Amino acid sequence: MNETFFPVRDYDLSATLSSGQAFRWRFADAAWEGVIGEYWVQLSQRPDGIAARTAIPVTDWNWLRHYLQVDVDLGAILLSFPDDAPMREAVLACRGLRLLRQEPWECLASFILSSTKQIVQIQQIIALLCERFGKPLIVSPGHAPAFAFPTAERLAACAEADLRGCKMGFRAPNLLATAKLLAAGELNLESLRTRTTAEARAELMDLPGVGRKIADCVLLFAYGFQDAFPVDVWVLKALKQLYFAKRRPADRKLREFADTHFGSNAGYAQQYLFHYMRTKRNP
DNA sequence: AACCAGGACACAA
DNA sequence: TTGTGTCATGGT
Repeated sequence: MNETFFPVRDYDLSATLSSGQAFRWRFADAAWEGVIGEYWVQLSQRPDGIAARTAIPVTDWNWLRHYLQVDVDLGAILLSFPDDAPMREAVLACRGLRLLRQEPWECLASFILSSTKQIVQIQQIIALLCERFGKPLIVSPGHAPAFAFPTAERLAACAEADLRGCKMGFRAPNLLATAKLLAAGELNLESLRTRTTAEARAELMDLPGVGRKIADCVLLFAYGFQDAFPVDVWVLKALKQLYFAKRRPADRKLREFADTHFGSNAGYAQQYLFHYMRTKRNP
């Protein structure tokens, strides 16, 4: 079949797909269209779960179940958050927000392209990259063309100018160098799955263009290391504004605070703070 | 029209 | 160790 349904409650598809963890989903005709691996996928929010449709027949849907993380016990995760006013606010505002489990290479490449870019621009860069260098995919009749995310090997074969042509600016040499390292087998992204968070983080930070923040995004969004806590300008703003409105601690101190304050599901808490700050209106 | 965006990096002090 | 300039592009 090319359709399925995942019964799940407390899953806000729109919040999840638009919260800056994945960049290839677009909303059209009351549904979300995107690409996972080599499947074109259409997802629809239902009162009692998520409906999914592909362009070609699928016999085993576990890859999609895994990507969407429909089996995680969100209630238990929310209960593990610190019981303070900021987190209660964020949880109330973002009920149903989830973390996806993405493919490591696409996630890594995407976040190399994310530095000091707004989410809309990241989406634009990645769309260009995929349509120029990604494999064309079969799409349901009447829908926009779709492409797989280009492999590291394919990007490694590009000239820097080809990548700059996708509007990624100074990020081009970083993406190219990382693609070449992976294509050459210098690092196997699959091997990080069995490592500790710190070990996997160190390996990722060895790659050009990957610092602590981008490494933590990949650890959290691709590998599911729940203790990874990416700190970007929005999360920094959340910490300052929601937790330290009076004092003005240095960023260094704020990161230390984050390291110990958010518990075993710190990564999830981070995503709630991030999305809350980005979507709430004004101050 | 300035200011800023899911930063990383080399270099200075 | 902490601070500053630089990188490229375009949204708000």
